[in-house]
Amino acid sequence: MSPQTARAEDSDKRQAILSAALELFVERGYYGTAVPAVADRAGVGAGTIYRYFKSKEDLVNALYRQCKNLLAMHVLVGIAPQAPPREQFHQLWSRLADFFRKNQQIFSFLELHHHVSYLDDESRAMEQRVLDLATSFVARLQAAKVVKPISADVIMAIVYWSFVGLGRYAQEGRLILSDENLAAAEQCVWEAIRY
Amino acid sequence: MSPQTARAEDSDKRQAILSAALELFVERGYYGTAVPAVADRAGVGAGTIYRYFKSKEDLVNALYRQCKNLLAMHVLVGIAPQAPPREQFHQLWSRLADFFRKNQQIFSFLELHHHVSYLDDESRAMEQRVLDLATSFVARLQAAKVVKPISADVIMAIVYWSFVGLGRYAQEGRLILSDENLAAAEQCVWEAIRY
DNA sequence: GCTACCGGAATGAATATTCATTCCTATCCC
DNA sequence: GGGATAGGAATGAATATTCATTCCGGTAGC
Repeated sequence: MSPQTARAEDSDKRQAILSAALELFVERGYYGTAVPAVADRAGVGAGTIYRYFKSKEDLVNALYRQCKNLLAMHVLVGIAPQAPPREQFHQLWSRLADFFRKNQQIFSFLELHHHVSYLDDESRAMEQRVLDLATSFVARLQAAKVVKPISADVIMAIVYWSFVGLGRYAQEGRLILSDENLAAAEQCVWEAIRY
Repeated sequence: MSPQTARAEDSDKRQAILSAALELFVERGYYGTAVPAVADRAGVGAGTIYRYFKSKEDLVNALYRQCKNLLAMHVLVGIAPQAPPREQFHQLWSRLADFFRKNQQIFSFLELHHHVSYLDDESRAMEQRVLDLATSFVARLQAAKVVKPISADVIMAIVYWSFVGLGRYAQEGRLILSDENLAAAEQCVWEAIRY
C-alpha cells in the first residue's frame, strides 16, 4: 500500500463522488441534482459527501476547477511554439477534438451549463488564469502577423465557441464529429482568423 | 378595452409572469428558480401562475417557445434573397447583433442554458423547424457556390456559435460588442465560410 | 348579490445537511 | 502472534428547510 493513503485530494471515494456529480450535473444541472442522488451513484452514504466537501456548492466548485484545469492542460499546454503557425493551430484544434472525444461529459459540464450563480472566487480566478493563457497564445500569433490584428477576445470567441457549437450539435445528434467534418471546420476557422 | 380580453395568450398578467420567469431563469436557471419567486417578481400571487400555466414545466416551455420564435423571426425572416451573398450575410450578422442588444436576456436564456431535461415535444419540434429554416438558408448559399460545400451544420455551428461566444464574453465583461468588434468578427466569420 | 378572477397562506413532497451510531483498521500489550 | 482497544471513516435515518402546487376567502366589475 502506498504511503500517506489518506491524502484527501486523491482518495478513491472523493473521486467517486466527483465522477458521480459530473454525470448528474451534466444530465440535470446543479440545482436539478439532489445530493443523495450523487451519493447513490457514487456508491457512498449521503453523509460521506460531507466528509469530503463542505457543501453542495463546495462540491460543484471543486469539480469545476478539476475539469477546467484538465481541459486547459490538455488543450493549451505544450503546443510547440516554434512550429509553423498553421501547424500550431492544427495542434490546438486536434487537442480540442481529442479532449472532446475522451471527455464529452467534462466538456459539456464546463461549456453547456451556466455556472455563474454558484461559482466562488477561487473558481472564477482559475477561469481567469486559463483565459489569460489562451490570450497570450493568441497574442503571440498576432505579434508574428499570422493572425488578424483585432481584439484577441474576438479571436478566442470565434475559435473556441465554433468548436463548442460543433460539440453541442454533435451531442444533439445533428452532426457527427467525423475526421472529415473536423478537418473542414478547422480549415474554416483558420481562414477566419489568419491575417 | 379590446374585445376578447380573456384570450389567454395576450393577457397582461400572463406576460408579466413570462417576463419575470425569463429574468429569474437567466440568473439562476430553471431548477434554481422557485415558482413563488417568479410570482413575487411578476407582482402576482403564487396561485395566479397556475391560472395561466399548468405547471412550472409548462411555463418554461411556453417561455422557451416564445423566445425561440422571437429570435428566429428577428434573425431569419425577411433577409433579401436576391441581394449579393456578402450583403445577405451582413444582414444576418446585423440582425443577430441587433437582437442581442435589444434582448440580451432572451438570448442568454435560449443559448446559455441547458434545456434538454425539461423541454417538451412541442418545444423540440419548434427548435427543429428553426434549425431547418437556417439550414435551408445555408444550403441556398452553398448551391450558389458562395459558401463552402461542407456540411451545412458545420457552417451553422461556426457562424451561430461564434456569435454566441461573442455574446457570452460581452456579458462577462471580457469584451465590448462595439461596432468595431462586431464588424471585425463579421468579416472573420465570413472568411471562414465563403467558398 | 353574483360571477370570475386573484392572492397568498396552507400543504405535502422533496431537499440539503446533520449526527448518533456502526464499522474498519492500525496499534499495542501480553 | 493474538486479542483488546482506540480513533478515524462511513453510514443513513432524522431534521429543518425549501419547494411546487392547491385551495379557499376575498374582491372588483356588472
